[in-house]
Amino acid sequence: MTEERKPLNFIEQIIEEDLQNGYEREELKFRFPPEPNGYLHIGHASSINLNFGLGLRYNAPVNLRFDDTNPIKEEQEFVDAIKRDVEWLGFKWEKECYASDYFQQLYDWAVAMIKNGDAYVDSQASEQIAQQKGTPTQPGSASPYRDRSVEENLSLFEAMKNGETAEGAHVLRAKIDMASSNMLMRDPVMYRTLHKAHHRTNNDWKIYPMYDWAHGESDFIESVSHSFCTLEFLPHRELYNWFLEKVNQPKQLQPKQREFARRNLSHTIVSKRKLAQLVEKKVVESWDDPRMPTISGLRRRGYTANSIKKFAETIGVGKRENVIDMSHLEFCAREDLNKTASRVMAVLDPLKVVITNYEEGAEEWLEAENNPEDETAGSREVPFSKEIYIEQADFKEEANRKFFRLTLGKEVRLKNAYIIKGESVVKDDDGNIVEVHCTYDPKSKSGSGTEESQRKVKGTLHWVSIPHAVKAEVRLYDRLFTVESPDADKDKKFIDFVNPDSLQTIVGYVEPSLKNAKELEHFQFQRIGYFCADQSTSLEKPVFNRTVSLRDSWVKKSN
RNA sequence: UGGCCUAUGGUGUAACUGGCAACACGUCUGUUUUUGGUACAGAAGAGUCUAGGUUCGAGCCCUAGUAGGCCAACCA
Repeated sequence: MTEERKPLNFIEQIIEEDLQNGYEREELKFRFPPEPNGYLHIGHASSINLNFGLGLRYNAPVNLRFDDTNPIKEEQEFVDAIKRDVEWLGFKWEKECYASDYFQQLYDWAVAMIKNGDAYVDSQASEQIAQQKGTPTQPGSASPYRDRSVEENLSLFEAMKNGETAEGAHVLRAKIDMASSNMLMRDPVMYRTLHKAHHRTNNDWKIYPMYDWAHGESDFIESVSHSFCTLEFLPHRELYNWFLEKVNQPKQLQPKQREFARRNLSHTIVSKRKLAQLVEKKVVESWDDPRMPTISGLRRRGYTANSIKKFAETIGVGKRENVIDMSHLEFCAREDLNKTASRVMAVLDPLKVVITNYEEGAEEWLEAENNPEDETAGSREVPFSKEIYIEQADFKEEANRKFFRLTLGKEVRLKNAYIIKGESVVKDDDGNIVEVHCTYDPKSKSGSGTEESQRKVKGTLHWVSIPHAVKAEVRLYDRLFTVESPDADKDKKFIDFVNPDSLQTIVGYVEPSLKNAKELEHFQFQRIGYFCADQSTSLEKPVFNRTVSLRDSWVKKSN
């Protein structure tokens, strides 16, 4: 038995090393810590997949922790949406945690730090404090309040806590090193005063901990062993450890922060702040607009949880700048949908075809396979009649032999039906083709087994019977931005690169079975692409969103 | 003028304690096909940012450059 060694990513290597250097397997614990200030996006999917994937791999618990230390930006709506998205992706968290649950503990620790001379209340304006921080190349200078007595610090901090001081009047700062080459170590702010209701603690607190003070300590409280975050937090690591050393008196397992590169997707943006702008400025309808790279947008667009997880898995984790091409995400969608989506027929740009030798008023129901990739998917019946729609693009009056579709004098197969031959066209006064007249070979019915039905014709077209056709709203989505990296331009803003044609809404004709499509049900409109019933779909008015088109080597060649 | 991080085909990742660069996407060819889809077979495409060094041997180690990124919010 050869053990196939799947290469480990650098995060897994860190864990393997720790395991060899004394960590117990049972001590492993991870967390996914979003701030509830927006919706989760494809970048978070990577982080979710990393943390929960590690949990699965090592059979270790993973907490879902809301990093809710800033009441100004956070809302319950986002908490709910985040939970929904993580669940939909198919992950189970061990505990649902909130940094706000630790406010009292954090406060007590802060008091202890003041007593130990590790923290002090600074009563300067924020501009003043900023100025004293110095610059990356010049050391900072001490605040005049840096050496306040413990008693004074204690009483001021308590006054802050009780809401007796104005917002901005005082902050609590850690006393570290104003000359550190790491700006974050120059006496970072631990608490600010905010007279603002919090979505969970309401008005209980008037002071709120800063990220650096809350995050590592939350990890510690939950006994998280490995705390993974994005690269921009790398300089925070030193502070993370400094705080933990102050708190971790009886030597317990100390959480370890490590950083990985955030994932960027081409032709879109992955920044909650900017995504929020798209919603606010009505560039898109909502956070779950199918053009958004949010988890909820992708879901509504028709991406499956599996395809998103597969995407996250195949791109892996790294530490360098990256822009992943959208085609990779699209591949993951097609790969999954190919195996699972029912094949149906829909005509999006109709051209009327009359089968002249087919009996007037007759109809027949033909058997159609639901999914050639899945034998258990069964079949259904689709109605056929004398008048049908095919795609405009599937007919040309005259064409070269590379054109495998309908043309005068040539035969094509109607999918699941008969072989037809183009005979003549009917044009309007302007010379536009309004009808194509064809004849069919009655013995060529699909699946009939006759010699005629076995004939090889080069092209196969999808179609819809006109008297049975159901009108449907079809939303064709394209990339949201016209350039690969909308937020990389020095002069222009990302919003200037919005693709004006990112949404095209049309009326299409679909086979009658689609009337009953359920919200989020996936289909392959044969020869066109994958579509998903929108949440607004109904019996009277079916609505479909295009997830992604089918791969099309013909388009490429003809261009 | 500082500190830290990163550098491998077009893109994203691999290459275990150094042993003649692999996988996926994308691109291009064919075969099969009642989807110009899928599946299958195959091809092109990097010699690993540069320059030195250590070594029998370097993408991996060392040194110095270069390029990009991060750091001066009472945001996370």
